[in-house]
Amino acid sequence: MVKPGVARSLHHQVIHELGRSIVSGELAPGKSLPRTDILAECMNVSRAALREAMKVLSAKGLIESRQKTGTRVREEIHWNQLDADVLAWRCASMPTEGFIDNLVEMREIIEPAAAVNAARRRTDAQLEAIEIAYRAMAAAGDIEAWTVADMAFHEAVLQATNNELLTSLFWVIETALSSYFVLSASHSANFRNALPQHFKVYEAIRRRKPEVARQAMNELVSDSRSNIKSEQMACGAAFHS
Amino acid sequence: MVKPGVARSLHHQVIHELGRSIVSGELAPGKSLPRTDILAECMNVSRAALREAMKVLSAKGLIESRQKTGTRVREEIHWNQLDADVLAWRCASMPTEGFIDNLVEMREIIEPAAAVNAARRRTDAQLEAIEIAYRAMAAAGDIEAWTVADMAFHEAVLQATNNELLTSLFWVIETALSSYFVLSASHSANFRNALPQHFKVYEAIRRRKPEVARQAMNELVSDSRSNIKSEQMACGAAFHS
DNA sequence: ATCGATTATTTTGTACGACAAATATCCGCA
DNA sequence: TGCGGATATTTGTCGTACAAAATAATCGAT
Repeated sequence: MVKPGVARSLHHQVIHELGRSIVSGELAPGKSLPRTDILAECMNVSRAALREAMKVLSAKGLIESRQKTGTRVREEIHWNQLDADVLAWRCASMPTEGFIDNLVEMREIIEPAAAVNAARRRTDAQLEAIEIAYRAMAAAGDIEAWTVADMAFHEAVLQATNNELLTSLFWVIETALSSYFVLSASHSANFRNALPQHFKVYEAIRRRKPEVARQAMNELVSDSRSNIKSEQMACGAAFHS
Repeated sequence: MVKPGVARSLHHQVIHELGRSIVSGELAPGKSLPRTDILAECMNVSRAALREAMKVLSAKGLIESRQKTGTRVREEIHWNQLDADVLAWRCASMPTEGFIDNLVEMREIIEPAAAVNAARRRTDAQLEAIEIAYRAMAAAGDIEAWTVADMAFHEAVLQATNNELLTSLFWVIETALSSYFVLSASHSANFRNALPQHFKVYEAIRRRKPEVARQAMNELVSDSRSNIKSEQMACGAAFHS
């Protein structure tokens, strides 16, 4: 997961091609892939390049190779659901709306928890990073600048938790979500509505009040959820027109 | 991440060897690896096998290869922290106690959130699975049986959230944690103390009371944390004796 | 005729060697 | 001194050949 969209090296292309096919359900679990030499010829790559791609997919839990038996697609249970590529392939393949809900749900779990820990353990430097991001939000004139600053704010809060795992999870989820909502034009008029709520979060973290921070962040992501919901409905309406 | 410990195929061995070296800090970020042919000879494998391993490590975000420049270890920020292998390597390499705290913290975030969603969305079949696990805990005579049933209980709760991402995250964290605490002999006398608390969780999920479930699960993992803390201290004491 | 061990076959795993592509470095030139 | 192209170095890709493993078939013995 380096360059989204089009891959540059050959085996990257193969990884994406096969990965997308599997995650989208085109290649159903349990199904056997052709022999490596056949498949390689079929995709116009060498067996070596194909194998390199298959090792990666294997590491992501998507396929399993055994001698004589061949290579087969593994059950969804074994997939590395939190892998950035797997998530991206899911997002790219018209997922069920339930999956998007799951993503949103993850954010709603992560962010308040992050606010708690940031309020507990933030350093002064980390607080300053949050404050800078907040000021950038307050100063933002258009929605572009505001989106960037908003992202920086949430990133700074996550950083302040001093928990790499939580930060990593946040990025994975956020990247997946951002592939849906380009968070641009829509409600460009009232984008500043969330500013006071952000201040509450900042203030709670500054004053080292974990529970206050949790509550503030909770309201923030809840508002965000309802925004997404309405946006989703609008999008769906446009889609079916 | 299929077989923990010793790998069977050659490139699996290479993956583990290099992965462990990197995550443990033996190979510092920014450092360049030898040329592929040199490194291959050095490890007594073919260049093809080495490359397959490197592609996997590259997919995990541990290394980055570019033509002419060579291959170098990437900054910790880019690592897939939630990858099962990366976590396992971390756990295996005498991690800082802060990292274990991070793992525990993740569990404390995940489980109460899972209880909430289980209480909201569980099906009758999922509730039954939780009940069966609870009864197995109640009937457990020794700590072995209790540990198995306990795991089944928590797994059932996670399943009841109907959120694959959350379930996947739970497994990753739990697997990493279990590599530390073999949860065996210690406090074998009072292992049943947590039973009533588990019942509260079950009951809240049965009655579809999200907030009650959260609170109950919260207390459960808090107790677990203090147990781990004491165990850790005992372990550390034994270690320095 | 059935069971068991042995052999055959198929598929991935590993190895080696050669060339293509990219790119940092160096050198010559204006 | 600055610039552009030649050059060298390193990964990327390819083809072939053989090894290892695991299933399927075969043969023999009871």
